[in-house]
Amino acid sequence: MVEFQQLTERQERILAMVVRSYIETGKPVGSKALVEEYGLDFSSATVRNDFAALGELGYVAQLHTSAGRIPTERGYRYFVQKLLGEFHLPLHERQMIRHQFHQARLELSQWMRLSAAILARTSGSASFVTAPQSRANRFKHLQLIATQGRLVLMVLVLFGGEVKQQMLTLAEPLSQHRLSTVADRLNAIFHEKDSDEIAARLSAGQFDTLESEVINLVLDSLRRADHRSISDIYRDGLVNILEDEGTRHAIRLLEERTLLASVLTEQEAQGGEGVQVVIGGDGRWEELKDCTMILSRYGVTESFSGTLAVVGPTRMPYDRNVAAVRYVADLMSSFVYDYFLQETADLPENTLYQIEVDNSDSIE
Amino acid sequence: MVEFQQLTERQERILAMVVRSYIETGKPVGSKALVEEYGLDFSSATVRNDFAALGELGYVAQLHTSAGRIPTERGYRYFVQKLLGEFHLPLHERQMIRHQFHQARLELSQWMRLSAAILARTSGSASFVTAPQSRANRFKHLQLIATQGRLVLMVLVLFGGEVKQQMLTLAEPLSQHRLSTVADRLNAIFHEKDSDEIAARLSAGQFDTLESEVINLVLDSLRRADHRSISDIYRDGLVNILEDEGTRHAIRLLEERTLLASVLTEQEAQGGEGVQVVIGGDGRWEELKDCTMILSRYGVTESFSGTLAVVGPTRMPYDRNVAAVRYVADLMSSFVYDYFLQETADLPENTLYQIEVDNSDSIE
DNA sequence: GTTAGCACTCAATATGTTTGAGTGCTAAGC
DNA sequence: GCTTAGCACTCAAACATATTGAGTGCTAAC
Repeated sequence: MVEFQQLTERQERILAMVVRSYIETGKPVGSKALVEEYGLDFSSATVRNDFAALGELGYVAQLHTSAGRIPTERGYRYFVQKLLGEFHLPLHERQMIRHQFHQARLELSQWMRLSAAILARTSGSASFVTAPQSRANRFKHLQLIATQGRLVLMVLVLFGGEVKQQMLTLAEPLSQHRLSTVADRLNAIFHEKDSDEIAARLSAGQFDTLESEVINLVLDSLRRADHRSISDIYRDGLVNILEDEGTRHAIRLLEERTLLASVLTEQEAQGGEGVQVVIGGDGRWEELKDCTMILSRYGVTESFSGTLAVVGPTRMPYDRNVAAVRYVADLMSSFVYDYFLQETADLPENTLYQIEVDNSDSIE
Repeated sequence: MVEFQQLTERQERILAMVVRSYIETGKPVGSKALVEEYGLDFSSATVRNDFAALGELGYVAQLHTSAGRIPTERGYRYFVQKLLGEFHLPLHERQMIRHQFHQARLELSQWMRLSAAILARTSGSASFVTAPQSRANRFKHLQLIATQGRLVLMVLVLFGGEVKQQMLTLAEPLSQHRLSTVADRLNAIFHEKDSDEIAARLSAGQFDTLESEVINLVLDSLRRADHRSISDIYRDGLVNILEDEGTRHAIRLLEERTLLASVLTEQEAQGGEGVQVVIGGDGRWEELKDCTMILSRYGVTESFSGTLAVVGPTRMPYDRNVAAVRYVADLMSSFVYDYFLQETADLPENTLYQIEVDNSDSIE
């Protein structure tokens, strides 16, 4: 977290006004206009002096010498970190959001899609939601379903509720009965095991060709799941950021999963708790140059969590959008916890579950 | 299909040259420039006369009286319908595409994602692929998996290889054993049944509360699947159409599934076989005003098929893009057929399987 | 039917002018 | 010593006015 030089109280007020006014109108704000608009008890000349000071410190800038001031990225950061009050979405909006969630089927993908839609709509920006992923995935249940001839559909259910499916081709056709027997045997052996344990037993124990093949597929899936590549992403509100030249190229980030993955990984590595605001890509990501990304992890930290975010122009309503991200993340966290994760409390390894639910906000 | 007035051979040549040149350069083409560029054996004045004729018939237009000609939508349509030769992607590109498909895991979602990526890359436009859907879905296999407490994960496999999953909350906790028994019983009763038959048996036969609840969920899923709402869409290459003002608003179409669904339904209703080219939205869809959508169904007609398409500016390389869409659609059709559908040949109702595979193209 | 010739058109570009919001600076005021 | 009124100065944006040149339509000759 960057340290900022101390500003006088008046300078802070002025900075906040510049930010708010610029966010609202999109036009550079001049000293005189500012005094008039907010009915200030000091003159425009005073404002000009403070402008000069703020400009010196890099919080505001002007497009050309005779233009009004606009906030710099640094200015936005100061604003977000120090001047942003506690803000909550209006009650009726929160109720509507909850309502929509309760309407939805009990399906993670539905919730994710819904979250993305809600974030996009309430923020007027783009949004994305990545599927929650476990750090250490565990085998729960395997099912082999005979399809035509030598083709078999394997359905693998992990602890955490994730379901993986994959086809495999056998050397020779087998009956559903035989397949079920194989599946049952493996289910008994590998229940609650993670990929390492399964790999160990595979090399130790004796399995026939079919069994080994299936186990290898299972291992594949588990490892892929462990590997934290982003498989499912739900996006929404791309239209919202189309018109703005500066924001448009952020779509590249949203579209290329590898790019998004690297950004999220890095951000996660250095980022703290709760809702985070990345302004102008923090100089690290070209794609986010004129954009702000407000993101939050959701789910259960360290064991089963995903990311959810709003992406829009630097010039966005921060209070509202931060509140929206926090609210939706909290809701998702509690849903994920309630419906997918309580079971894992049985596992010995994971003792601490840190649920990031801000009760003050999520109860009404 | 619209009837076009007959053009002289030279007029057709000129129209084709205007279209090709404009597609390449993006600039209105003048009579003199055309003669020089293509080394024509008639003069610019002759071209001007034909320009006038073509303009009269609405195939070309000019932005202002003293500007060169650009093709109208009508001009593009004539070009696509009559002047577009047989074109195939270069061998190495086809090989690369095949290679990528064979690299991918045997998973429908993988293939769809890959198709979208390939279409986007080879066309330089946006693309989308909708999941293939059955007209009449049939129950294949049901699995109930105990989760924490009263929560149960239901996994439903349909003929055609689709897998639906859904959570349900029981009135009281049940053991995995009990759940498996229930699942097995339902599997025996409902194997190969469609939603109507299941509904009939539900109202006729006697089922306990749990069974009824599960059956209702199954019915829900089946009906939703029957209902042809687009559930899964894979998009790619949105970045490609960002820069162009005219094309940009097509993103709205790609993003709003309901919108896309209505367009596809209508197009399907009136559209013919094979690859279809919709230019400028055919005056029916505002969102496609300055865009061209090249689309094709893939899969097995009338029983399990989806749509795949390229969306880009009207000014796009038609030959290449049509070839790309056809090639990918053919590949997908054969994959879907091989891996998901041969089993359904057992079903008595569906006798005719029309596979839209153009062998001349897909064998190398 | 085709072509050379020519006057005409008009977007694009460059150049000049005006306007006004906004600035920095200075000197006076609290 | 901070605040303020006053004033000359700046510069993008808006508007007006030439200049240019690719391209046209038309006509008369081939």
